[in-house]
Amino acid sequence: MPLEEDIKQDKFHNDHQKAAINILYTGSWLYNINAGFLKKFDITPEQFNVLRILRGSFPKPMMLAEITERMIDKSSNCTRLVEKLRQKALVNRFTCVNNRRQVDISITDKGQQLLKRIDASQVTWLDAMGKISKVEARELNRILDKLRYE
Amino acid sequence: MPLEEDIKQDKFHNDHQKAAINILYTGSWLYNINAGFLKKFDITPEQFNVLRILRGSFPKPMMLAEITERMIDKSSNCTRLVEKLRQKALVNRFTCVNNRRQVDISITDKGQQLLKRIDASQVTWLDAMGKISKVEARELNRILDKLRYE
DNA sequence: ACTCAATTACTGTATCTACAATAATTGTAT
DNA sequence: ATACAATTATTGTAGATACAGTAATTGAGT
Repeated sequence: MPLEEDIKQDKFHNDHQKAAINILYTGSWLYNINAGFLKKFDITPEQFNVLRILRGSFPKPMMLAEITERMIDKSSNCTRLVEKLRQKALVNRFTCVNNRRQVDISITDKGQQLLKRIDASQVTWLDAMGKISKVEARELNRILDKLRYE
Repeated sequence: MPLEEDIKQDKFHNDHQKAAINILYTGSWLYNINAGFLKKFDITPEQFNVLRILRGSFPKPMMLAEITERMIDKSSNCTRLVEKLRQKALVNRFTCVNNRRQVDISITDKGQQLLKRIDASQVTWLDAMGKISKVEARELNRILDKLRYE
Protein backbone atom coordinates (compact mmCIF):
# COMPACT_ATOMS: atom_id res chain seq x y z
CA MET A 1 0.00 0.00 0.00
CA PRO A 2 1.36 3.47 -0.89
CA LEU A 3 2.66 5.27 2.15
CA GLU A 4 0.64 8.45 1.74
CA GLU A 5 -2.57 6.51 1.44
CA ASP A 6 -1.57 4.47 4.45
CA ILE A 7 -0.92 7.54 6.56
CA LYS A 8 -4.01 9.33 5.41
CA GLN A 9 -6.22 6.40 6.15
CA ASP A 10 -4.42 5.80 9.39
CA LYS A 11 -4.96 9.35 10.59
CA PHE A 12 -8.56 9.40 9.51
CA HIS A 13 -8.93 6.07 11.21
CA ASN A 14 -7.50 7.19 14.48
CA ASP A 15 -9.75 10.12 15.35
CA HIS A 16 -12.86 8.38 14.18
CA GLN A 17 -11.93 5.01 15.56
CA LYS A 18 -11.05 6.56 18.89
CA ALA A 19 -14.42 8.32 18.86
CA ALA A 20 -16.18 5.03 18.17
CA ILE A 21 -14.44 3.28 21.03
CA ASN A 22 -14.98 6.31 23.23
CA ILE A 23 -18.72 6.16 22.65
CA LEU A 24 -18.81 2.43 23.40
CA TYR A 25 -16.69 2.86 26.50
CA THR A 26 -18.56 5.87 27.84
CA GLY A 27 -21.88 4.23 27.04
CA SER A 28 -20.95 1.21 29.10
CA TRP A 29 -19.65 3.41 31.93
CA LEU A 30 -22.91 5.32 32.01
CA TYR A 31 -24.97 2.15 31.70
CA ASN A 32 -23.36 0.77 34.83
CA ILE A 33 -23.95 3.97 36.78
CA ASN A 34 -27.54 3.90 35.66
CA ALA A 35 -28.02 0.21 36.43
CA GLY A 36 -26.63 0.69 39.93
CA PHE A 37 -28.88 3.67 40.50
CA LEU A 38 -31.99 1.83 39.30
CA LYS A 39 -31.31 -1.22 41.41
CA LYS A 40 -32.75 0.59 44.40
CA PHE A 41 -36.04 0.59 42.52
CA ASP A 42 -35.78 -3.09 41.54
CA ILE A 43 -35.80 -2.33 37.85
CA THR A 44 -33.28 -2.76 35.02
CA PRO A 45 -32.24 0.01 32.63
CA GLU A 46 -34.15 -1.56 29.76
CA GLN A 47 -37.29 -1.98 31.85
CA PHE A 48 -36.96 1.65 32.91
CA ASN A 49 -36.57 2.66 29.30
CA VAL A 50 -39.71 0.79 28.24
CA LEU A 51 -41.67 2.36 31.09
CA ARG A 52 -40.58 5.81 29.93
CA ILE A 53 -41.60 4.96 26.38
CA LEU A 54 -45.03 3.88 27.61
CA ARG A 55 -45.43 7.01 29.67
CA GLY A 56 -44.66 9.02 26.54
CA SER A 57 -47.52 7.33 24.74
CA PHE A 58 -49.98 7.29 27.65
CA PRO A 59 -52.96 7.02 27.65
CA LYS A 60 -52.64 5.52 24.17
CA PRO A 61 -51.42 1.92 24.50
CA MET A 62 -48.61 0.61 22.32
CA MET A 63 -48.08 -2.71 20.67
CA LEU A 64 -44.85 -4.67 21.08
CA ALA A 65 -43.42 -3.77 17.68
CA GLU A 66 -43.82 -0.05 18.41
CA ILE A 67 -42.07 -0.39 21.74
CA THR A 68 -39.22 -2.38 20.22
CA GLU A 69 -38.71 0.31 17.59
CA ARG A 70 -38.07 2.93 20.26
CA MET A 71 -36.02 0.83 22.64
CA ILE A 72 -32.38 1.64 23.26
CA ASP A 73 -31.41 -1.95 22.76
CA LYS A 74 -33.69 -3.23 20.05
CA SER A 75 -32.55 -6.80 20.27
CA SER A 76 -33.81 -7.33 23.78
CA ASN A 77 -36.76 -9.65 23.78
CA CYS A 78 -39.65 -7.30 24.24
CA THR A 79 -42.22 -10.03 24.91
CA ARG A 80 -40.37 -11.28 27.95
CA LEU A 81 -39.29 -7.84 29.11
CA VAL A 82 -42.89 -6.61 29.13
CA GLU A 83 -43.96 -9.78 30.90
CA LYS A 84 -41.54 -8.92 33.73
CA LEU A 85 -43.10 -5.48 34.00
CA ARG A 86 -46.56 -7.01 34.02
CA GLN A 87 -45.59 -9.35 36.84
CA LYS A 88 -44.63 -6.29 38.85
CA ALA A 89 -47.98 -4.69 37.89
CA LEU A 90 -46.18 -1.78 36.24
CA VAL A 91 -47.91 -2.31 32.88
CA ASN A 92 -51.18 -3.70 31.54
CA ARG A 93 -51.20 -6.17 28.70
CA PHE A 94 -54.34 -6.93 26.69
CA THR A 95 -54.86 -8.71 23.42
CA CYS A 96 -56.10 -6.07 20.98
CA VAL A 97 -59.78 -6.48 20.12
CA ASN A 98 -59.55 -5.23 16.54
CA ASN A 99 -56.49 -7.19 15.63
CA ARG A 100 -56.00 -10.27 17.70
CA ARG A 101 -52.39 -10.67 16.54
CA GLN A 102 -51.28 -7.65 18.48
CA VAL A 103 -51.21 -6.88 22.19
CA ASP A 104 -51.87 -3.48 23.69
CA ILE A 105 -49.45 -2.47 26.41
CA SER A 106 -49.92 0.52 28.66
CA ILE A 107 -48.35 1.83 31.82
CA THR A 108 -50.33 1.40 35.03
CA ASP A 109 -50.81 3.84 37.87
CA LYS A 110 -48.21 1.96 39.84
CA GLY A 111 -45.83 2.32 36.91
CA GLN A 112 -46.43 6.06 36.73
CA GLN A 113 -45.78 6.39 40.43
CA LEU A 114 -42.54 4.46 40.17
CA LEU A 115 -41.33 6.75 37.38
CA LYS A 116 -42.19 9.77 39.51
CA ARG A 117 -40.15 8.42 42.39
CA ILE A 118 -37.24 7.73 40.06
CA ASP A 119 -37.45 11.18 38.49
CA ALA A 120 -37.33 12.71 41.93
CA SER A 121 -33.96 11.07 42.59
CA GLN A 122 -32.41 11.97 39.27
CA VAL A 123 -29.85 14.09 41.08
CA THR A 124 -27.54 11.12 40.73
CA TRP A 125 -27.74 11.38 36.96
CA LEU A 126 -26.60 14.95 37.14
CA ASP A 127 -23.72 13.98 39.38
CA ALA A 128 -22.52 11.75 36.58
CA MET A 129 -23.18 14.27 33.79
CA GLY A 130 -22.30 17.40 35.73
CA LYS A 131 -18.66 17.41 34.72
CA ILE A 132 -19.50 18.84 31.32
CA SER A 133 -21.08 22.24 30.78
CA LYS A 134 -24.46 22.90 29.26
CA VAL A 135 -22.76 24.10 26.07
CA GLU A 136 -20.75 20.89 25.92
CA ALA A 137 -23.84 18.79 26.52
CA ARG A 138 -25.52 20.51 23.57
CA GLU A 139 -22.48 20.08 21.37
CA LEU A 140 -22.33 16.42 22.33
CA ASN A 141 -26.00 15.99 21.41
CA ARG A 142 -25.47 17.73 18.11
CA ILE A 143 -22.54 15.50 17.14
CA LEU A 144 -24.16 12.26 18.28
CA ASP A 145 -27.37 13.12 16.43
CA LYS A 146 -25.37 13.87 13.31
CA LEU A 147 -23.51 10.60 13.65
CA ARG A 148 -26.70 8.57 13.59
CA TYR A 149 -28.33 10.65 10.87
CA GLU A 150 -29.56 8.51 8.01
CA MET B 1 -31.38 12.22 13.27
CA PRO B 2 -32.31 14.10 16.44
CA LEU B 3 -32.69 11.70 19.33
CA GLU B 4 -36.23 12.89 19.94
CA GLU B 5 -37.27 11.45 16.59
CA ASP B 6 -35.34 8.24 17.01
CA ILE B 7 -36.99 7.39 20.28
CA LYS B 8 -40.13 9.44 19.69
CA GLN B 9 -39.87 11.33 22.92
CA ASP B 10 -40.80 14.98 22.75
CA LYS B 11 -39.12 16.57 25.64
CA PHE B 12 -36.11 15.93 27.76
CA HIS B 13 -35.74 17.31 31.19
CA ASN B 14 -32.57 19.14 30.25
CA ASP B 15 -29.54 19.04 28.00
CA HIS B 16 -27.58 16.84 30.39
CA GLN B 17 -30.26 14.19 30.62
CA LYS B 18 -30.66 14.17 26.87
CA ALA B 19 -26.90 13.78 26.52
CA ALA B 20 -26.92 10.82 28.90
CA ILE B 21 -29.64 9.01 26.98
CA ASN B 22 -27.99 10.00 23.72
CA ILE B 23 -24.74 8.35 24.77
CA LEU B 24 -26.55 5.19 25.84
CA TYR B 25 -28.60 5.11 22.65
CA THR B 26 -25.69 5.84 20.32
CA GLY B 27 -23.49 3.39 22.22
CA SER B 28 -25.99 0.62 21.67
CA TRP B 29 -26.44 1.60 18.02
CA LEU B 30 -22.69 1.45 17.47
CA TYR B 31 -22.33 -1.76 19.46
CA ASN B 32 -24.78 -3.50 17.15
CA ILE B 33 -22.99 -2.26 14.03
CA ASN B 34 -19.72 -3.43 15.51
CA ALA B 35 -21.07 -6.81 16.60
CA GLY B 36 -22.47 -7.43 13.11
CA PHE B 37 -19.16 -6.45 11.54
CA LEU B 38 -17.11 -8.69 13.82
CA LYS B 39 -19.35 -11.69 13.28
CA LYS B 40 -17.54 -12.35 10.00
CA PHE B 41 -14.43 -12.95 12.09
CA ASP B 42 -16.21 -15.17 14.59
CA ILE B 43 -15.45 -12.89 17.50
CA THR B 44 -17.58 -10.78 19.86
CA PRO B 45 -16.99 -7.08 20.57
CA GLU B 46 -15.69 -7.83 24.06
CA GLN B 47 -13.33 -10.52 22.79
CA PHE B 48 -12.08 -8.09 20.15
CA ASN B 49 -11.60 -5.48 22.84
CA VAL B 50 -9.54 -7.82 25.00
CA LEU B 51 -7.40 -8.81 22.03
CA ARG B 52 -6.68 -5.14 21.34
CA ILE B 53 -5.79 -4.60 24.98
CA LEU B 54 -3.37 -7.52 24.84
CA ARG B 55 -1.83 -6.24 21.63
CA GLY B 56 -1.27 -2.93 23.37
CA SER B 57 0.68 -4.65 26.11
CA PHE B 58 2.54 -7.12 23.89
CA PRO B 59 5.06 -8.66 24.42
CA LYS B 60 4.47 -8.05 28.12
CA PRO B 61 1.72 -10.42 29.31
CA MET B 62 -1.15 -9.17 31.46
CA MET B 63 -2.96 -10.75 34.36
CA LEU B 64 -6.73 -11.04 34.46
CA ALA B 65 -7.25 -8.15 36.88
CA GLU B 66 -5.30 -5.78 34.62
CA ILE B 67 -7.33 -6.81 31.59
CA THR B 68 -10.60 -6.39 33.47
CA GLU B 69 -9.59 -2.91 34.54
CA ARG B 70 -9.19 -1.83 30.94
CA MET B 71 -12.20 -3.62 29.49
CA ILE B 72 -15.12 -1.66 28.11
CA ASP B 73 -17.58 -3.73 30.07
CA LYS B 74 -15.89 -4.53 33.34
CA SER B 75 -18.59 -6.83 34.57
CA SER B 76 -18.00 -9.42 31.89
CA ASN B 77 -16.45 -12.52 33.30
CA CYS B 78 -12.87 -12.19 32.20
CA THR B 79 -11.89 -15.74 33.16
CA ARG B 80 -14.42 -17.26 30.80
CA LEU B 81 -13.92 -14.66 28.09
CA VAL B 82 -10.19 -15.33 27.99
CA GLU B 83 -10.86 -19.05 28.00
CA LYS B 84 -12.90 -18.61 24.80
CA LEU B 85 -9.99 -16.79 23.20
CA ARG B 86 -7.60 -19.51 24.33
CA GLN B 87 -9.82 -22.17 22.77
CA LYS B 88 -9.50 -20.31 19.49
CA ALA B 89 -5.69 -20.14 20.05
CA LEU B 90 -5.79 -16.33 19.95
CA VAL B 91 -4.15 -15.97 23.37
CA ASN B 92 -1.75 -17.86 25.60
CA ARG B 93 -2.53 -18.46 29.22
CA PHE B 94 0.09 -19.50 31.76
CA THR B 95 0.09 -19.60 35.52
CA CYS B 96 2.61 -17.01 36.65
CA VAL B 97 5.79 -18.54 38.06
CA ASN B 98 6.50 -15.82 40.62
CA ASN B 99 2.98 -15.56 41.93
CA ARG B 100 0.95 -18.67 41.46
CA ARG B 101 -2.34 -16.87 42.15
CA GLN B 102 -2.12 -14.97 38.94
CA VAL B 103 -2.21 -16.03 35.30
CA ASP B 104 -0.25 -14.38 32.53
CA ILE B 105 -2.21 -13.80 29.36
CA SER B 106 -0.67 -12.74 26.08
CA ILE B 107 -1.81 -12.49 22.48
CA THR B 108 -0.57 -15.19 20.10
CA ASP B 109 0.66 -14.84 16.54
CA LYS B 110 -2.70 -16.03 15.34
CA GLY B 111 -4.36 -13.34 17.45
CA GLN B 112 -2.12 -10.66 15.99
CA GLN B 113 -2.92 -11.84 12.49
CA LEU B 114 -6.64 -11.77 13.19
CA LEU B 115 -6.39 -8.19 14.43
CA LYS B 116 -4.50 -7.25 11.28
CA ARG B 117 -7.21 -8.74 9.11
CA ILE B 118 -9.87 -6.89 11.08
CA ASP B 119 -7.96 -3.61 10.90
CA ALA B 120 -7.72 -4.02 7.14
CA SER B 121 -11.51 -4.16 6.82
CA GLN B 122 -12.19 -1.20 9.06
CA VAL B 123 -13.85 0.53 6.13
CA THR B 124 -17.15 -0.52 7.66
CA TRP B 125 -16.30 1.42 10.80
CA LEU B 126 -15.73 4.45 8.67
CA ASP B 127 -19.09 4.05 7.02
CA ALA B 128 -20.62 4.32 10.45
CA MET B 129 -18.39 7.10 11.77
CA GLY B 130 -17.84 8.96 8.51
CA LYS B 131 -20.85 11.22 8.94
CA ILE B 132 -18.96 13.43 11.37
CA SER B 133 -15.86 15.41 10.51
CA LYS B 134 -12.44 14.95 11.97
CA VAL B 135 -12.90 18.12 14.00
CA GLU B 136 -16.17 16.81 15.34
CA ALA B 137 -14.62 13.44 16.18
CA ARG B 138 -11.96 15.26 18.17
CA GLU B 139 -14.49 17.44 19.93
CA LEU B 140 -16.52 14.36 20.74
CA ASN B 141 -13.45 12.68 22.20
CA ARG B 142 -12.64 15.73 24.26
CA ILE B 143 -16.12 15.97 25.77
CA LEU B 144 -16.47 12.25 26.46
CA ASP B 145 -13.05 12.16 28.09
CA LYS B 146 -13.99 15.11 30.26
CA LEU B 147 -17.25 13.45 31.20
CA ARG B 148 -15.55 10.37 32.54
CA TYR B 149 -12.71 12.23 34.21
CA GLU B 150 -12.21 10.91 37.76
C1' DA C 1 5.94 -20.52 62.62
C1' DC C 2 1.06 -19.47 62.89
C1' DT C 3 -2.92 -16.98 62.12
C1' DC C 4 -5.57 -13.85 59.75
C1' DA C 5 -6.28 -10.64 56.09
C1' DA C 6 -5.56 -9.49 51.28
C1' DT C 7 -5.04 -10.68 46.62
C1' DT C 8 -6.18 -13.17 42.62
C1' DA C 9 -8.82 -16.20 40.01
C1' DC C 10 -12.50 -19.74 39.43
C1' DT C 11 -17.20 -21.59 39.80
C1' DG C 12 -22.35 -21.93 40.42
C1' DT C 13 -26.54 -20.29 39.20
C1' DA C 14 -30.28 -17.47 37.89
C1' DT C 15 -31.23 -14.36 34.52
C1' DC C 16 -30.76 -12.15 30.10
C1' DT C 17 -29.61 -11.83 25.13
C1' DA C 18 -29.28 -13.16 20.23
C1' DC C 19 -31.34 -15.13 16.82
C1' DA C 20 -33.81 -18.51 14.51
C1' DA C 21 -38.01 -21.22 14.37
C1' DT C 22 -42.86 -21.44 15.07
C1' DA C 23 -47.72 -20.10 15.80
C1' DA C 24 -51.74 -17.26 15.24
C1' DT C 25 -54.17 -13.98 12.77
C1' DT C 26 -55.18 -11.02 8.99
C1' DG C 27 -54.86 -9.33 4.15
C1' DT C 28 -54.94 -10.28 -0.80
C1' DA C 29 -55.25 -12.36 -5.27
C1' DT C 30 -57.56 -15.60 -7.98
C1' DA D 1 -63.80 -19.68 -0.67
C1' DT D 2 -59.02 -21.04 -0.87
C1' DA D 3 -54.31 -20.57 -0.96
C1' DC D 4 -50.61 -17.94 -0.03
C1' DA D 5 -48.20 -13.91 1.74
C1' DA D 6 -47.66 -10.56 5.37
C1' DT D 7 -47.95 -9.12 10.03
C1' DT D 8 -47.45 -9.75 14.85
C1' DA D 9 -46.05 -12.10 18.78
C1' DT D 10 -44.22 -16.25 21.33
C1' DT D 11 -41.07 -19.92 22.19
C1' DG D 12 -36.68 -22.67 22.12
C1' DT D 13 -32.10 -22.71 23.00
C1' DA D 14 -27.21 -21.91 23.03
C1' DG D 15 -24.42 -18.82 24.84
C1' DA D 16 -23.33 -14.57 27.69
C1' DT D 17 -23.77 -11.70 31.85
C1' DA D 18 -24.34 -10.40 36.80
C1' DC D 19 -23.19 -11.29 41.04
C1' DA D 20 -22.22 -13.81 44.94
C1' DG D 21 -19.67 -17.47 46.87
C1' DT D 22 -15.44 -20.38 47.03
C1' DA D 23 -10.57 -21.73 46.54
C1' DA D 24 -5.68 -21.02 46.28
C1' DT D 25 -1.83 -18.41 47.30
C1' DT D 26 0.69 -14.76 49.36
C1' DG D 27 1.71 -11.08 52.76
C1' DA D 28 1.87 -9.14 57.44
C1' DG D 29 1.60 -9.01 62.33
C1' DT D 30 2.65 -11.31 66.42
